[in-house]
Amino acid sequence: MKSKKVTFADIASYTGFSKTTISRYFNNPDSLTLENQQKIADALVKLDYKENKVGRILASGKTEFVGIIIPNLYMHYYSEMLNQILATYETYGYKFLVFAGNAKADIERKYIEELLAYNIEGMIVLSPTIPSKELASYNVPIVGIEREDQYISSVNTDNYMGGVQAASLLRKSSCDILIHVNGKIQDTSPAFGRIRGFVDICEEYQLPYELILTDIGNTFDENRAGILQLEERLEKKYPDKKKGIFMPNDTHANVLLNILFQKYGKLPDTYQIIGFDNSPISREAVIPTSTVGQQISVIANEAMKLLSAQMEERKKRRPEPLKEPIHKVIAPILIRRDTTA
Amino acid sequence: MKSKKVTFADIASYTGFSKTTISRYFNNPDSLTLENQQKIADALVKLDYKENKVGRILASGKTEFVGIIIPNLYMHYYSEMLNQILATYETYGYKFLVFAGNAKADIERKYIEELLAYNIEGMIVLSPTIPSKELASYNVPIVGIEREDQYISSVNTDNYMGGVQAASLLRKSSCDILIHVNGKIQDTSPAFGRIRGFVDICEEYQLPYELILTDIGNTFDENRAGILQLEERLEKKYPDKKKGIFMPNDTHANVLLNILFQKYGKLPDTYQIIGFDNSPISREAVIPTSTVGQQISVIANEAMKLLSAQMEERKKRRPEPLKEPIHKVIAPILIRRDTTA
DNA sequence: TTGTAAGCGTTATCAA
DNA sequence: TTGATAACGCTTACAA
Repeated sequence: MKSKKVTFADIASYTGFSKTTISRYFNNPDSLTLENQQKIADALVKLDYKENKVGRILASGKTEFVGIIIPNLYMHYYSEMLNQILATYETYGYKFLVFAGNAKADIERKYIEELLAYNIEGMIVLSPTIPSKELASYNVPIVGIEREDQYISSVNTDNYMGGVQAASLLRKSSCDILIHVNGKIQDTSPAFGRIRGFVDICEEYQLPYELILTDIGNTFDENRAGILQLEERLEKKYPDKKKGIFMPNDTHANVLLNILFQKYGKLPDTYQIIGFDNSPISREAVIPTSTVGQQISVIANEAMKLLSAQMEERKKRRPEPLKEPIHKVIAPILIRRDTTA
Repeated sequence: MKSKKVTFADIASYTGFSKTTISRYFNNPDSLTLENQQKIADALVKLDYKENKVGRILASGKTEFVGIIIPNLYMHYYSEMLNQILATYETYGYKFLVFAGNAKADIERKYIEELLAYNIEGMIVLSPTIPSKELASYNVPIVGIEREDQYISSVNTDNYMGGVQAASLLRKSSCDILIHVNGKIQDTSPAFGRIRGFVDICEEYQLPYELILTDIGNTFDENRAGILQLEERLEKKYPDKKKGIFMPNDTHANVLLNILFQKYGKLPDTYQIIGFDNSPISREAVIPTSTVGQQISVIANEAMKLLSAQMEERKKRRPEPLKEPIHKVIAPILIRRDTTA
C-alpha cells in the first residue's frame, strides 16, 4: 500500500537517461528529441510518477507560495476578496497559504514568521493591524488591500470617489440634510477618503450635512442598539426634513432600513439610504438598497498583478526592486436601487 | 539588502558545533548542556537566523500542510467553515493550502494533484464534486464535510434531527399544512436526511404535508422568481390554511419573507417560516427568522481532530490506518425567532 | 542533445 | 552529549 515514491532517479534508471535529462523533460522539453520525450512520457505513466515540488523548491528556491493575512471571513467583503484572490490561481499559478488573523498584532507577526519560514514569494495583506513600515521591513514583495499603505504597494477602492458618488446621489434625491455615519477612521486609512469625498460635495453644493463618526459596536446587537439610538436622534433633530443617510456599509444600512420598516411598515419618504460594498445583503434586503459597490474582482486581480510583477522581477538575475511603492486605485460603482430616488 | 540567508552551517561554524548539534538544539534541546544551548541561542540572535522549513520538509517528509477544497466562499456557510478551520491553526499547527474549486471535477482533480505535489499530510474536502471512492484512492488522510462520504471519514450536521426539529416547531406553531422546499438532493448526500426527518414527523403526527423538491435557480434573480411563483401556488392551493414552510436555507427563507412582506406589509398570520444554517441573514432579516443552526465551529474542530488523528497515526513507525471511515454527526441547534409562534 | 557532479537546508543514522 | 556522513528530490552549472 505505502509503496515508495517514484523519483527522477527511478525514471532515469528505468529509461537509461540521467536525472538531468528527466528534469529537462519537465522544464525544457524541447531540448530533448521527440523520440526521447516519448520514452520518458511512457516511463512516467508506467511507473506512475507523481511530481514532488518540495525538492524543486529546495533546489530552485521558488515556492510559488503567496501568503495571505486576512482579518476574518465572516465579513462578506473579506470572504469575497479571498474568493477572488484564490481564483487568480488559474492565471498566475501561485498557491495561497491563508491565515485569518484576529487583528492581534502579535499573532499576525507569528503568522508572518511562519509564512516566511516556508519561503513564500510574496504576501497580500488585508489586515490593518501591522504598520506598513514594519511590513516593508520583511523585505518580501507585499501588496496591501484597503489598509494603511505608506511603505508598501497597494490596491484600494477610490474611496473619495465613493463618498462623492454617495453624496451626489443623495443630493439628486433632493434630500434636505445629508448624513454620513462612519467609525472613527484613521486619516491614514483609505476609507477616510469617503468622508472627504462626502464633505467636499456637500460643501461644493452648500448642502446641510452632518458627520456622525463613532464606533457603533462590535456585535450585531450592539450595532442594532446603536443604530436605533441614531435613528431616534435624527428623527428628533430633523423631524420633517428629508434625510439622506450614507451608511458605512451595507450591513449597517440594512439594520437601519429594518428599523425604519418595523417602525413605519415601509421606508418613509423622509428617508433615503445608501450603503457601501454592494454585498449580498444590499439586494436581499426588504427593499433592495442603493450602495456604492467595490469592484472586488478587479481589486483582487490588480493586487495579484502587482504582486506577481514584483515576484517575477525578483527571479531575474539582476532584479531591480521598486523604488517607490505603487498604489493602484479602483473606481467604485454606484448602484442605484430602491432606497434612493 | 539581499544578504544570504543564515543556515545551520553558518551557525555551526560560528559556534564551533556541528550542524547536527544545531539541529538538535531545535528538535531536542535537552540533549545539549544548558551552557551550549545558551551559546547557540546567542549565535541565533547574533546572526539573525530565520528558520527555513523547506529543508526540514525535504529531510523529514513532514510538511504540516493540509489542503482544503471548498466550493466557493460567497456562501456564508462555506466562508464561515473555512474561517473556523483556519482558526484551528492555533490548536494543531497545521497550515492550510486553500483552493476554491468551481464545482468542476476536472479542475478540482488538478487542484488535488497540485496539493499532493506539495506533500500535504491531509485534506479537508467540502466540495461535493468528486466521489468519495475516488478521494479515498489518493491514499491521504481525508475528512469530508457535509458531502457524500461512503469511503472517507466525515463530519456532518445531523440533518435528520434538523428536519425533525423544523417539522416539530411548525407543528407546535399549529400549522395546518407543513411544506418543505428543497433542491433535488441525492439520497447519498447528508442533506437528504432533512427530508426524511421532516417527513417522519409529519407522518408520526399525521400532519398534512407537501414536499417541493426542485432546483430553484442559480442566481439571486432566478431564486426570487422561483420563490415568487412558489408563494403564489401555495396561496392558491392553501388560501386560508396556516402554512408552515421549511426552506432549504436562510437565504431562501429571507427571499420568501421579503416577498410576503412586500405583498402584505407584514408576515401574515397564515405563514410560518423556518430556515436552515443560522447564517447572518436569518437575524438581519426584516423579521428575525427562525432557523435550524449548524454548529460550524464544532464541525470544523471535529474535522481537524479526526484529520489530525489520522495524520499523526501516519507518522508512527508502525501506523495502523483506519479500517473503516469514521463518521461524526453534530447535532443542529433550533433557533426560535419571530417567524414561528 | 545529453551527462556529471555539486548543491539547496534540513534530519536521520551511526559512531564516538 | 556531540559529530561525521548520508540522505531527501530536484535544479543548475559545466562538460561532453
